[in-house]
Amino acid sequence: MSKPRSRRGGGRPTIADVARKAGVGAITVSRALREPGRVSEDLRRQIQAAVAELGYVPDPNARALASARAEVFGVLVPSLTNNVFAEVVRGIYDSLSDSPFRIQIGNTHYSGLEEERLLQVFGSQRPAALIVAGIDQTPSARRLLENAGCPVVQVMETGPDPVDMMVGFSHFDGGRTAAEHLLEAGYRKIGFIGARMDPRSQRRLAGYRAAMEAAGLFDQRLITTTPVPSSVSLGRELFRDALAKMPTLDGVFCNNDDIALGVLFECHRASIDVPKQIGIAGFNDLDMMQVSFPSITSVRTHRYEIGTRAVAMALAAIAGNRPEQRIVDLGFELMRRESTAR
Amino acid sequence: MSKPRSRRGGGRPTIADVARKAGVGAITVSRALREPGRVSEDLRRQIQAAVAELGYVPDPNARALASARAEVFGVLVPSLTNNVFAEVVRGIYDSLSDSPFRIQIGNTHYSGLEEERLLQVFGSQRPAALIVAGIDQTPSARRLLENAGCPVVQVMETGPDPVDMMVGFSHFDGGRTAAEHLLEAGYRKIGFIGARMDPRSQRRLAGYRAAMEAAGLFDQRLITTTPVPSSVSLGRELFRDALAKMPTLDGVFCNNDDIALGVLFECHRASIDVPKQIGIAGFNDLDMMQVSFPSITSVRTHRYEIGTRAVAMALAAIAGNRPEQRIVDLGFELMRRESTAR
DNA sequence: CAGACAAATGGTAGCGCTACCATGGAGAGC
DNA sequence: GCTCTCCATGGTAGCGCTACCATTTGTCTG
Repeated sequence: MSKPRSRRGGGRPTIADVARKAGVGAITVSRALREPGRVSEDLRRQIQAAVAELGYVPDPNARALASARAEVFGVLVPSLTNNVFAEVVRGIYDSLSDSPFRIQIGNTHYSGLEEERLLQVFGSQRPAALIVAGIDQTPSARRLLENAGCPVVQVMETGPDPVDMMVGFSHFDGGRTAAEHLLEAGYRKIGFIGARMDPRSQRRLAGYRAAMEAAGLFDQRLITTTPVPSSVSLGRELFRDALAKMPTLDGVFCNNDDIALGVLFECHRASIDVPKQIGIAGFNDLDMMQVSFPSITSVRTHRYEIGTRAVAMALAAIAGNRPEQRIVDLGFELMRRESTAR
Repeated sequence: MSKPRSRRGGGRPTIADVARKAGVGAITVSRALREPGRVSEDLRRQIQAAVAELGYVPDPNARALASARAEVFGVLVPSLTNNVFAEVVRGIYDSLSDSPFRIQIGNTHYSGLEEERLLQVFGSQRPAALIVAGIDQTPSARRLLENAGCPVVQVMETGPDPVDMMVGFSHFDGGRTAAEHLLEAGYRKIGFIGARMDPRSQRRLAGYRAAMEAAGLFDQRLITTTPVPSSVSLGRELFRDALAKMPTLDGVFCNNDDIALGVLFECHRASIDVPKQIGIAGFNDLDMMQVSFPSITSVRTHRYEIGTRAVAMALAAIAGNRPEQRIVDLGFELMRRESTAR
């Protein structure tokens, strides 16, 4: 009885304070903030003034509790430092920066189990939407997604069986396109070099293989992979391994651009002429690919757009008009450059 | 009266369900989950069983509301894609992955105003701790940090006047060390090339300038900078500008490694011998610096450790034993490589 | 063996907000 | 004039959890 108010709260103004100051009911303040159209202009102005004067900021936790829905987008990616996912995440952030939605990122470390665990944690918050990288969820992760009770967007690649919605492109086609390009350019002994062979890399490899088999040039010994995380220095090492295994190699399609750059550097170091002796193609088309000497052919992917598009679809679904096109293929673009211009 | 329970909640089990099943009070369940030591082993086991059977996951929103404290670390960085911050964030994630704390990242886009806005938003959630990049907060952002009511760690650099705690290193010293190294190696006309000249880059520039002035070799025309975001291709362009302005340039200290790589590529392209004609030094020591041909001298910074250390300090402060050393200087290391070995 | 005290457990009352259902008054239709 | 709708607003009752204060039991002290 002694301290009827703000016993535990840090003394921050609450919606009741605003209501009192504006001379209206708390619920009207709540409405004025969330659905301004439903409150008369007079009151809306008074309320805005009271909010500004008190410096009132709604408590998202109380909001989430009362409405059984948090204004949070859950985002699950396998890596925080891999530029590819960083770009997707940046697209998500930029698209959401002016909305009331917060973002919660989970790092799965390329682990299905970790993904399940994070999905469990995220689910407990009743997020407004979930964006997850990849389409290879474990059965139980998939069940969690299906029962999340919110829009779900799988990003980075497309596939036949979306949980809900999808934005990405075909890694298989990307891999095949790169390999076909190398073949057209006249290379014959084209190796595949890949680190951190996640499911997307596996599909790029499958695409490469399809192209090589179609040309009657496939050979298991052309493939050099490792589960170790990708890096430029690893690219160099893998290339040396590949060359040791198959000295007549005349081209390489790399899993990603870091690897490709490592290959290029090793060629410099070993005085291997690119593109005359060896042709190099990468994947993702990082900025540096066009600047390197020689510039490196790469498959450009639209990572930032994947992020923005995923958010747009989720937002539409939240608003009630789920896009009729549930699978969006953003494609890719082969950037032909000096490294494959024989 | 018709539906006394779970009117709004999605039917998820609540703490009351667990309590009923375990035959105990709700508060005991709460305690068993948060402070197991305070509950007898018998009950703890029963409760654990009930939790497992029901698949109960505590609602973090209700928790935050009731305890006036969310189990959230707020993290503010200027960029999501810049590898430097991505590494720090990765350190933070890894250190927190086994804790109950969630992470909320804000992207300030190098804007003080945006930082203020995000601090406002984060503050409304009563985070358990705040980690912010840099020491150049606006006065009002600083006030928000001081009144946040939780541990605050400023990361990336050290300075004289922490809001609370600090982990980083001296960018000024880093810049000076790199410049001094170039001088010792015999370079004289050493340019400074920098993109996105944020406060940390400014201090590196100041360090470079101090070294050059001490040697009596400073010249304003040696400096080429731009506020444009950094990239490898920009490094190439800036280097061409620098060379046009000062054709007798015989060395460059680059703001960061992306720029340095761009410079190296341009040297390849223009048949400028590195390190004979031009010496190159970068900053941060990304993996590729040691692989490039020639390998590039760079100032290695401990970004991942900055993240882990910041979390450790915040966690200690939350636990009540604030570290006596409030400013932690993790230093840096000059990696001498071929690009400056004249 | 009373009294003090700690340890283990539970009841009650909110945290700040919104869903749900009233309420009152303005306008529409007969 | 009267009912009927619709709109703007408000009251009440929680959302799921924990802080605070009992209450009970067991254990130690003198």
